[in-house]
Amino acid sequence: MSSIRDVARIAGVSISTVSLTLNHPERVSAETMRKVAEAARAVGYTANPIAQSLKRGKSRLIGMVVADITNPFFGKLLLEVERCAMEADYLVVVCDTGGREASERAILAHLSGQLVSGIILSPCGSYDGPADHIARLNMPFVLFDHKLNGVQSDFVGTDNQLASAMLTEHLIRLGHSCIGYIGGPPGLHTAEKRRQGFVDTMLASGLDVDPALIMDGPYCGEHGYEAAMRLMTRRTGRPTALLAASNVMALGALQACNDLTISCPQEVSLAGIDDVPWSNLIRPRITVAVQPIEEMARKASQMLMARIAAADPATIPFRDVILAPRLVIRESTLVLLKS
Amino acid sequence: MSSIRDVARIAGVSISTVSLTLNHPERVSAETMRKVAEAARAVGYTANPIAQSLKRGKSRLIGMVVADITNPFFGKLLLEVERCAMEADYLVVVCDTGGREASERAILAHLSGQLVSGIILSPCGSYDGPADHIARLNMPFVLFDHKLNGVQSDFVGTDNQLASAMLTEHLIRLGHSCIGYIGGPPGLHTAEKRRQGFVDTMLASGLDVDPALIMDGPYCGEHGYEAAMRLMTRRTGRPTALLAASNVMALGALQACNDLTISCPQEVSLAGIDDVPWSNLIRPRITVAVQPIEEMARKASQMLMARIAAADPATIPFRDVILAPRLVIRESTLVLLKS
DNA sequence: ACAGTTTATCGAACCGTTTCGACTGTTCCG
DNA sequence: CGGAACAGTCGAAACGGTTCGATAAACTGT
Repeated sequence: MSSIRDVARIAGVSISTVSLTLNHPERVSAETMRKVAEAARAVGYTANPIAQSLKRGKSRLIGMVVADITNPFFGKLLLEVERCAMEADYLVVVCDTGGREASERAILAHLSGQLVSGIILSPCGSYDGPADHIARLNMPFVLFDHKLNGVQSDFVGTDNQLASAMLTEHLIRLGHSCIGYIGGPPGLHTAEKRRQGFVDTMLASGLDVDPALIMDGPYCGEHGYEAAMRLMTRRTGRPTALLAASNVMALGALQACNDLTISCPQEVSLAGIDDVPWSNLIRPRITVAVQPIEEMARKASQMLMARIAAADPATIPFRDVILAPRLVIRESTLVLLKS
Repeated sequence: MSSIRDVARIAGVSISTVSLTLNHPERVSAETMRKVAEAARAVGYTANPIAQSLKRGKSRLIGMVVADITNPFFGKLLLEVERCAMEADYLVVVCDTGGREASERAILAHLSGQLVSGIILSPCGSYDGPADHIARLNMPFVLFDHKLNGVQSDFVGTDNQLASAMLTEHLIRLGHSCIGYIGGPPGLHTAEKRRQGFVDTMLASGLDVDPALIMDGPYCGEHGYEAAMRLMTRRTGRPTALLAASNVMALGALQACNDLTISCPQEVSLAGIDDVPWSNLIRPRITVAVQPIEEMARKASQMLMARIAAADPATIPFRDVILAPRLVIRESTLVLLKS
């Protein structure tokens, strides 16, 4: 690889002039400009980003830390973040915590080891839990999807409460009053908000909420399956509708219904939060509240980039960007048939 | 951040001794060892990876370049590669080419500029096409999934020909003789092999292959949909079975059948290469040849790491690792009913 | 014509490491 | 007992850039 020295030699100017030409073109004469440009082209010069990083104290890398990269939600996030980063000449380092807080700690330590200049983080710890390792992350970062209580930061997420409220309202208007709720892990920001949206909407409609019909657990297909199994095998008060707080849990629930030969939507309506890929191929197609993931990703990237670019990142006030989900009604929800 | 200077000062030794202690402990005395370790702990020293990269000419980063990261096949690849990398204290930079060769070029240039020490690349160019930008990549890399003709390198992939041969054999044994083949882009390594597996198996069974029943095109759901539409709306010689060369094309084909209210598997059998996530929730569940993605990922990582670690990477002979797919028979394929 | 200002360029220091060759002081062996 | 071999440590030169302060030349206005 050719270095700035080669360019300087060929152009017949000093090294500093070459650097000046490349970084502050307005401060050199037209003649020098031309000579340097020509020499650079002649030797095929491109500045070494590592050397620049060393001098400037930060790299052109941003980190993205998520709980499960095989989840298409995060897949799309990555796709869009990477596109934005690429445009700004950044590269994206992806790390998967597997939802384990210990991994998260290790990974963040690793990333902040001077390597990346900013991080998009979808944390796996609970809303109120200790988050010291995040709070004292000494670099720009934006929290994604899950907000954290004790952490001052930018945040991009969906209006989770609205998402479940929309779906609950939809089910209620179809005549359902006995609705089973398959929720996420207690303590997690999104899980709490989603449960709250469900409960509030039920109460606001004058329906009461049976705690036995609320099944919290991890955001995974197995939990969805198990929770639906428990709910749909109740002797008395079997729900006529199920609301799952995540896409994979909804799929798990559907599988449970299939295995019990309880037909959806005839015998039970099913709705979930967040879409699944090829959702139009899974029968019945599931009614969902979809998160505007592309827009969320773009927002998060922009906010991170802005903070990175800022002379003094600390001066930018922290912002919460909460985007509204979209209700997509499909065949898995049906008017309750009087029996 | 504390630098090596601080450690040297506190430990009362020279900078070079500190560096020596950290990188070649066997070459310093026990006493020095102790002093340096203590000083390092006292100031919380960790070596600056950027400076190391600059000096060593390579970083502790590996690149992974794929055509579509939202494809769960690559999602799983990433997950496993990242795990292997993390173990060896490497970080993974992920780039998505979107299947565009121009992007691929730009990204590879970008990555080698950032001094990644190695790349796992699933190229999007055709098997025989020009691949100069890859061939002259001046660093360890392993090709994944798609082999390239003019490029000397390690390669990890599935036995694509076997995959389609297995499925074709399965369909033939069920009594099908008129099979529509939905293939990938001509020229692409995997697409060619898969088509060949189909054609060879047909011929070997004494069946003839009607070129009109072979539909090549991009590896995407839309192509699967369109190809199935064309095949299933034929006036004469409508296929009794469809074989799709990729998971998303199989889903597209299924959707087409659904839209035509041609029931699968009663009226047409369907099989595809590579599994889809939550495959047990899509009805009918599709018969597939699954690629052992975790094992492929692990192999690729190991080979890359070995080459990176080698004193002289060029001396390691290039290897092709071809893993066998597994046939998973589900409900989408059925014995041909005589009409 | 001269001090004062502006403009264009340069040398040198620096970012935080690694590494090579040189310099000590011991130990070994004939 | 003297020189060779060796272990342990160090200074200095890289790696490839950026940037500050100095310098010289070219302009201002009076």
